[in-house]
Amino acid sequence: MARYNHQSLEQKWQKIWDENETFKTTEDTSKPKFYALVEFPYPSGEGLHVGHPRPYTALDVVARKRRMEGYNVLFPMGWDAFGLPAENYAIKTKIHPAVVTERNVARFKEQMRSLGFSFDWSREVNTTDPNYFKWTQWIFIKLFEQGLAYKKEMPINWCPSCKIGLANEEVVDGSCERCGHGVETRVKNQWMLKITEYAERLIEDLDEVDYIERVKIQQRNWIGRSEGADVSFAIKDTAESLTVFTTRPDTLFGATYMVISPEHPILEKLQDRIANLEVIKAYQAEARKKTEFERAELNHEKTGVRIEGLAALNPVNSEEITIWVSDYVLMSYGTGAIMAVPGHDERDWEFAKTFDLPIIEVVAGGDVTQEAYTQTETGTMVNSGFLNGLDVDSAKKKITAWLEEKGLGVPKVNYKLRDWVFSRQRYWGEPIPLVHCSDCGWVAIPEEELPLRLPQVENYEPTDTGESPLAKMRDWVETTCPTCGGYAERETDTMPQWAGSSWYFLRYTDPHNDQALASRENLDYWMAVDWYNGGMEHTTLHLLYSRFWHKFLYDIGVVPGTEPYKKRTSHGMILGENNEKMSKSRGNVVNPDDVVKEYGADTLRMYEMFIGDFEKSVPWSTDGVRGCKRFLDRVWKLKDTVKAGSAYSEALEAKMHQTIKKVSHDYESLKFNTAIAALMTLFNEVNQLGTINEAEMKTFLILLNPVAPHITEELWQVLGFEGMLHEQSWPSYDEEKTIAQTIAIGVQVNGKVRGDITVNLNDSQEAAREKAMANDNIQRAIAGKTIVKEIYVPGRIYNIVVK
RNA sequence: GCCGGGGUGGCGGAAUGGUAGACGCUACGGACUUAAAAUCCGUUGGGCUAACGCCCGUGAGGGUUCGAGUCCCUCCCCCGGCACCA
Repeated sequence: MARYNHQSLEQKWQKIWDENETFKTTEDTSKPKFYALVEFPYPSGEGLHVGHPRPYTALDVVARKRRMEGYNVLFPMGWDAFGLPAENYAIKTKIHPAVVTERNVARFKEQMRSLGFSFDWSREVNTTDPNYFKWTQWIFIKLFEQGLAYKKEMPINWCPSCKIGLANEEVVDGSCERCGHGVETRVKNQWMLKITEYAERLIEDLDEVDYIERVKIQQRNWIGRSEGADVSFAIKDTAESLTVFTTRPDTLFGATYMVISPEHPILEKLQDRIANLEVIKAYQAEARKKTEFERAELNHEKTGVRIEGLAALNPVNSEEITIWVSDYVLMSYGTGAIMAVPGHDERDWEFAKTFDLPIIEVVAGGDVTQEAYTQTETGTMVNSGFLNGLDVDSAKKKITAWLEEKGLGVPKVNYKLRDWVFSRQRYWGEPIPLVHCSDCGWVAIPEEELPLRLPQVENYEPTDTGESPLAKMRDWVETTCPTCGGYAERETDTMPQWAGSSWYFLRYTDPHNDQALASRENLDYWMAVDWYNGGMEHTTLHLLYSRFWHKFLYDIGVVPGTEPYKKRTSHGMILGENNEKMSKSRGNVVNPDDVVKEYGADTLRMYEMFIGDFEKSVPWSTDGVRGCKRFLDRVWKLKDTVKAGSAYSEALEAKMHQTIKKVSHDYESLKFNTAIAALMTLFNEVNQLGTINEAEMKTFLILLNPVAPHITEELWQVLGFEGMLHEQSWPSYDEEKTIAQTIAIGVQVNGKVRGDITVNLNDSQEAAREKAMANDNIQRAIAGKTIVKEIYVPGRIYNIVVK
């Protein structure tokens, strides 16, 4: 009896799959297609850690199952290889990032191969490959041509450690998402993408896709849609007016003052009329000094200055109200000005209390002298002229119509989502394919000149002034304007890492196409992605960005549908054995290579699927790995007990059908742990019986194959079964046969289990009762009591209610 | 503060309103061995009992039900997202 030698056996099958191109995908339209996608990694210098294989194995299981179900499956892998680590390494070692990247990719690929994933490696993509980023640049040019890419001088989030600007999405709790350093505000000239123009569709189309709910919620949250009205307040004795956005136009009669942001342009415009200009300027300077970090702190004590010399007129009653400047009003949201309704807004209430401003109650129901009353469900309008007596909803409608009629306001929808800061002042990214000409302005380079490659530089060091290392490459920078032929300079900022990943799933459908990012035929056949699994951390970054790009590509007729992914799921993190996040500094990193070597790829895969709820974080356990190895060892030994038989034996028939059903369903619903548990249960039963026949063994091997593809394929061969395992059909089950004919059920007395009986499924209640009553324990429990009621749920429970 | 998701043995975790703790790990006992490892067999929520059994038990407290981990109400705690967003 040969031992289970995982090392030789796994290598053997990986070689066979490789040589036979077993998992190579073609556009075979005779079969239904299934596009399974996992997020492609950044090939870091550290190599894979055991967290990576979790989602890969999960979708590999689904992909392998789908193939056996007759689908044409696309399950690709690639490299999101632009990014800071390779560049920082280049700064230190002077080795070109491309060289480092290549090395890292080779390592990652070897590690992935050793895990036996059924990726179609012929479709591998790499975002740093000029043949790839040519199309990233092409998409950027299209965005630019459609007016969706623009350069703007504006305050952005600046990470002084990474020395790059960050998109809003990359700032977490006031710190850089990548390195954790505190983020500062810097005014910079930046390329921006108008994702805000797609805000409404990005929310609305979530209804069409099958994403886990928390992803949808987070995206909606992030986009932050709110409905209200823009209302115009005239500034007394001037031709100017201040427009505010409010979600509570119903409270207009309670607006007792206005507040504008320190950056509001009216301050500049009307500075001649402002009596306390010096004080205002000092306040502005103070506000500017506040870093993001200071703002993130919950120090919400209200500060502000009254603008002397200006007053506004409330449009509903022409009452004169004061105007204030305060940093609690943000220039970047709404109009940068608000009407303050201290009676019904907590921030305004605090501000009013701080500066002793009038508070008027306009919605009855609370006590506005104590706190702002923000309830909108109940409450009636008071002190509000023609709105008096209405509920909040009706009042909103009435006032909005009134404002519109008078030309004082319009209904408005606002979003928290900001445009996407798209410039990075770094070397290792896609060059932005634009030149600046003093006559023609910003001009896209002609399509024939794509890809625009990175020049060789000597120093990768970014500058503190925020200029890209490319700026020093004068040979590269200086060029001619494609429009007028005059002198022009190239843009020296590069694209952020999120660029290449915003469309990579399209490239997989046709990765070698040099005429288009992918052929329309292939896009029509493969898109949309049927199942995309990835990390929650990408919900408001990659996932949102790529949905935006995809919608844009749809609008310009490049892709067939509006949404790139039909289904999105997410995996939990794998923590170190000490329950902390795995990291080098914590010294708790488990290297998959070691696990593969000692226990095998099948064991690693199986353990990662068995470890716990797929969607939750879970600590690694070496003992748990051993348990899975033990199981596979036992499965291996099973081969010596297999007996002839072309149909399930009577003893196992129901169990076989139950297991097929359970495993088939569980693989589809991310419940890999319970699928494996069901296989273990079946195995234990077989072990008890001491025998298994060929029909049962075949089914067992097929069900286990997606999780442990090597050992099952080997056993299939060793047992002399026909063909190769991966060519078999997924087993089917008969619902009727999943139901065991005889079953033990509990007998309860007053809801407490007092014993159990074995019943036949089609036993009548009479028959079941006879058995229940014959049970000594039941006899004792009901002795001397009166039976009030009996409930019999066939196959479940027999409950006797006594008094 | 708002919005999600949770709270079940020593641990990871199972349970269409129907025998709570499947499956795995750990621990303990036994077999095998000169011995250990590996392997195999058994026990493993707590308490009481010589035993048959009985009582308690799914964050806390109420409720609905013949029956609640599951449904309803109140509260506590943990994790994640958003957060001076008008």
